[in-house]
Amino acid sequence: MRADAQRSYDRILAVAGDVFVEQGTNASMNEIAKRAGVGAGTLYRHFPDREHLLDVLLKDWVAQIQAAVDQTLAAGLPPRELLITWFEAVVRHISVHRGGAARLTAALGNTASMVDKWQGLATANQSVLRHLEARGAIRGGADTIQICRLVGGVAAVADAGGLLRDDTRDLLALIADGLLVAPAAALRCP
Amino acid sequence: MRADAQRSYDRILAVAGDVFVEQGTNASMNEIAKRAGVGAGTLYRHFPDREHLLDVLLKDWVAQIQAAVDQTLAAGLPPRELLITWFEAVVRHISVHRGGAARLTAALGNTASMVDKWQGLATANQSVLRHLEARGAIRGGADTIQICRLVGGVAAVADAGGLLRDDTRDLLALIADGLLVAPAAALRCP
DNA sequence: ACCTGAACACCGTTCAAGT
DNA sequence: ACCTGAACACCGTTCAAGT
Repeated sequence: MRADAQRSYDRILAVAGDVFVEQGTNASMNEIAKRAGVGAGTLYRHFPDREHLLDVLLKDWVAQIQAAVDQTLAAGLPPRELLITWFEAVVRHISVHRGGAARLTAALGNTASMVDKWQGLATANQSVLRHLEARGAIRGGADTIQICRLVGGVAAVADAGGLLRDDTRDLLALIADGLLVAPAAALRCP
Repeated sequence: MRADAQRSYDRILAVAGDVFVEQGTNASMNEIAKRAGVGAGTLYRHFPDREHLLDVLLKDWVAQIQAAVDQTLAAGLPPRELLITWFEAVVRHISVHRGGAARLTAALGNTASMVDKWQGLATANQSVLRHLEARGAIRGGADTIQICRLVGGVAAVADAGGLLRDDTRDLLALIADGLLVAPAAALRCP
């Protein structure tokens, strides 16, 4: 890639990130080009359409998730808190620009397209699950993709509905309780 | 309302329902007007913008939920199956046009706007919960709105990601297990 | 090879002119 | 009172002309 091309590419990506956070996923492409100081044609030379632009941005964000999972595991929390904290990290990471959560969750498990985009999320989630399984803290029957879908659904709802942090946390806690052997609320055992 | 106005109104609503199901929530307004056999101005006279059109359509669909709840309760299913069947009915009802689930779920609990749109859904869900509570089948701690949000999140994901019926059911089962006193999978009791 | 920006097709929305 | 449809502003996308 020639130096000027690289420069255009980087500027477009940086500006697009800002604009999508500000105005949502439907922001004007022409404005992105203008703000990046490039012609409209340059934008389309590097990113054939809006989808490509969003995909590249989202891939960046999802890559950061692996760092988040290590950090979460190292905190040494009890199972329920660990799970909820991890879910919150996921929601935060995939909600970086409005509409992003819905987009990523829609691609989840879709082997045909953009495998690597959600693969990172799935493996990160997997390692949290394994950690909890090793401690016998989790019931069987739910696989990683399903859990990612549920959490992604919460992220999409929180994103679209402008949910408060506490409300989002409550939803994630409900999911966590469905997965754990010993949920917070008392169980009536025979 | 004059007779010709009523006629325009009805035709627009009917055609819009079809077009939104076919092409999703972003379908062209001009095409809706053309297919309905009215001028563009007539469409905007009755529905100031796309939101109004979608709101009226969604309200219609949500109204049908009350019928669904009565039918579900009358089936006499055991708690887990009842809950899952009900959740499936909700997903089916709020997913009538692409993007509809996300839209409704975003408005959920938002007292400022469109209260009556989701109110019907919330009260219907409430009556299912009460039915299960009376049988001691449900753990405390989750209120109606939260559950509607979770189910709405699943609906949005299923809608956007083109999930199969069985995959959707699995997600709803996970939510149900989080709510029930005695989930399907074996619990290890002390 | 890469960039520019005018140009094209299309879309949401408006409004003067009609009945 | 209601409807029509040309018109306007805007947007995604393309492409001939430049360096």
